[in-house]
Amino acid sequence: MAATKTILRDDVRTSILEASIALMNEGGLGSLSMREVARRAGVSHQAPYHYFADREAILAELAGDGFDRLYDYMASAIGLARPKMGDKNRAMGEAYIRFALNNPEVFRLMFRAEMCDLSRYPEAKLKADKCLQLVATTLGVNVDPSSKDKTSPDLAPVIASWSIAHGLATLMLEGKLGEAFGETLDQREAAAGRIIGFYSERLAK
Amino acid sequence: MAATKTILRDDVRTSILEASIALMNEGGLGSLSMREVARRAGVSHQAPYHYFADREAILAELAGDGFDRLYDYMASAIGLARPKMGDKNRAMGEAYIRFALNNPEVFRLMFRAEMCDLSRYPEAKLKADKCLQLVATTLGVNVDPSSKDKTSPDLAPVIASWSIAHGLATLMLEGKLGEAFGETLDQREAAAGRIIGFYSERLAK
DNA sequence: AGGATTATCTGACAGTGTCAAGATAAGACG
DNA sequence: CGTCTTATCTTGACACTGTCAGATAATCCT
Repeated sequence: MAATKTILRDDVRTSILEASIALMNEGGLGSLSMREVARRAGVSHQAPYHYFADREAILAELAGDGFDRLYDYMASAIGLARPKMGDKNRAMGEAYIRFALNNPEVFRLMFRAEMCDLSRYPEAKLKADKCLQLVATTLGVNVDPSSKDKTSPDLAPVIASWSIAHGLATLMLEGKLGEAFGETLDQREAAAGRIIGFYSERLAK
Repeated sequence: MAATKTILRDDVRTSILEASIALMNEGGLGSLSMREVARRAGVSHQAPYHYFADREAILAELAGDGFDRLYDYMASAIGLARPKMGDKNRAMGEAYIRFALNNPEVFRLMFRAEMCDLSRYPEAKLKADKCLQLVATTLGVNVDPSSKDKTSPDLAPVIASWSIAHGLATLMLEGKLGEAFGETLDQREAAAGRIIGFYSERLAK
């Protein structure tokens, strides 16, 4: 019956995705190969092509999941923060960085154009846009993602906030700030929070 | 004689590097393969290994050159700016982004840990540190790169400034801000300048 | 039961990085 | 001059990759 078929189909598909996630987290995106994924999922090296057009399609799916999780990180942080805008801004930035530090490989994947061209994967793109929307509305700005003018004064604080969180996350992730920022994840998160706070204070005027 | 030998040696080495740069700029880092480099340089597929231990060693050399050029971009921008700290900060950030937009592939290379582990290539690392030094001293902070404490209040503005420039550069480069930021390089640079300016005003108190 | 569709596998091809070993040539030294 | 060493570069091989094509098996529908 249809139910059984769907379950089985999802079964293989799911194990392919799980194997992909495991590989990505173990050895980085470079060691996520179609053949190794198939090996781990216990299927032939060609089976994944029945569910994903190519390697990039798998990456797009993982990236989409990543944006969903990033959204949850930020939404829950905003919910917990005091309703003052400055506090929310800081909480959101900290959540962004916490996500990046705790999910380094998927974060890289999400923000590298050559890994997966999101314009070719509308579902993943929607999830990405949802994150931007959250940032914008939290900062009290209405943004139409299809708008042609992203340089209006209204948008400057949004882009600036996003940029500082993203830049800090990236620099920490790639080790450009040295280990001196802290050994443990907690220490590094706290240090990032201090930088974000420094900026948030000045943004709030 | 020794001179001739050196010249010849540099000749092949140089053509290997030139082929690498050309490939990187044409098809991105993904299409920079040892074999294609060798093909372009007109040597056997194994010749490059005489000058570079492996693919990463070539990338490290290119990254080092990139840091040198980034330094020049920033130093010249600072020199042209009015001596006010806010102006210098803004000019430096704009130069950082201009470099990224005009040299996207080498910029990616420079800031991706898995591309080349700079700690294994001290010459390239020195050049990278020199850039950080320039940022710090321009903002009036003395930084010892080997210092253990990068979270002192003094350093917060340096990290924040670097982060916003780096984040904005990265997001633009990877197309996360959409094409709406401008079609031409000039438009995009100008838009970036506005964001950096927005931040610099508030940083300057 | 039989045809059609879906799911999966086996095999091949061109490409990769890089190890191993051979070839060539040039310089040093007696 | 002859030999020895070393730098330079080549050829060949191996294991790996992504993915196209075709064969095969399983399942569904009538």
